[in-house]
Amino acid sequence: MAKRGYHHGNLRQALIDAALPLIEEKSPQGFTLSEAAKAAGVTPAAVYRHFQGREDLLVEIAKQGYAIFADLMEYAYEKGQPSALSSFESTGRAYLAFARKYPGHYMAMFESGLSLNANPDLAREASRASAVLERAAADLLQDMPADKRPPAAMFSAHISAMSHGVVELYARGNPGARAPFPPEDLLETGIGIYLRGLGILPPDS
Amino acid sequence: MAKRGYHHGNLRQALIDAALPLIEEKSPQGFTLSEAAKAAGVTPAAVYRHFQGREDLLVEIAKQGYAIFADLMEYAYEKGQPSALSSFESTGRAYLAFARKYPGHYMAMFESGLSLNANPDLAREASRASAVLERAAADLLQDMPADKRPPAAMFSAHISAMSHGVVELYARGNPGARAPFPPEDLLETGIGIYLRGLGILPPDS
DNA sequence: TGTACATCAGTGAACGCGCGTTCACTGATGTAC
DNA sequence: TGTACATCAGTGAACGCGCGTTCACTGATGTAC
Repeated sequence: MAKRGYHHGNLRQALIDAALPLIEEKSPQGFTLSEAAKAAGVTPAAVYRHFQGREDLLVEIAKQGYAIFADLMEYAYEKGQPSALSSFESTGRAYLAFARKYPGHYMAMFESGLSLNANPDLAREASRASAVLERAAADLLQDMPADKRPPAAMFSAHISAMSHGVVELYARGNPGARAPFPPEDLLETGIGIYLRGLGILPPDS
Repeated sequence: MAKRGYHHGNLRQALIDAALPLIEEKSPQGFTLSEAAKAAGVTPAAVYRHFQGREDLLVEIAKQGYAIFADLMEYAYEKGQPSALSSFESTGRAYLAFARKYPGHYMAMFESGLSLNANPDLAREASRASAVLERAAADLLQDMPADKRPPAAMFSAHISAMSHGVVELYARGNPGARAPFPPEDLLETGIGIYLRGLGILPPDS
């Protein structure tokens, strides 16, 4: 499982590392097994010693992405403790930081069209990540009067949607570089306004 | 420009109509000129009488998508008048309704990686659409004290991000059908909370 | 330490495939007289 | 109304290409004695 000093050393991970910039550049649908193999300095056929095929490689990348993502979110959550608010804000920042630092993983996770229920490992890591956000949301809601509390799942879905939307529309050089504001600011102000709407932050500007 | 009773009638539009479900099914990067031609009952070479090539067809679809989108948004805006709030909410609903009704167009517009500044026509239609949202946002902000007003561009970027995020994460059968709430409800409640945060809606639940 | 052997990661050639695009053509449609 | 001609939308064959995948192989690495 760990590195064994074979011919290449650790081709499995080298292939993943080689695929990531290709995914980033050409999208998860556009990247190519052959190119990834070539970039790793290896024949396309060698890939089949480590993966069942193209899709399996993509699944593994998404899986690693979710794992990193979940770890970052958990770390951010804990770093923000014991304040529910600072934990929450910390996870929000971690979301965008992950998207920025691991764009290839992010694309494999959210833009590849991979089915989560088709792969249990993938589903497990994905729900680990979303569980952190949901926990951070639930913590925050604790301070609210019970009758005005939205469901934690809805709360965290709102935050996920806003975060993902900011990433897709404003954090990519992609569409037309029409970013009126830095994405970090956009997300922070957006979530700030949203939290004021819930009464979690004071109404002052 | 209009239909002329040639061999096919109106192959240009027929090709677009044939490409849309393919884009929907296989993504803008995954759809194929040849398949679209075949679906339209025509040889791949025939496509070149109407488009410069695969990418040109995709651009045309995105262009039509932005045009429909802008029209819908404008209509929704006007339908909501003279109330700034109802105009705004109307455009919000129109966003999601468009994504639902024209998924192929939506994907060509927002998931194709087409560069807006590479195609002026595309950029024009796209900014027509975002101008409506920005106007609806600016109208709403009029009622706020000037010193607490966020920039209209930021406001509308928040709304775009939340809307797009809801579409991508919760309005597609795509990832794992993990939709805790109907997307319409998710978007409406999310925007509602956001508007309360701005003080545009009363703080009551 | 040295030799014989087993393992198995990566090779290189080959496959069938569908792609986007080109080209000379053909034959239905529209037009002029 | 009928005929001759021009137009040009769509055909069909062909191209070169890179793809994902398979297979028998080979030769470096690790192991047993």
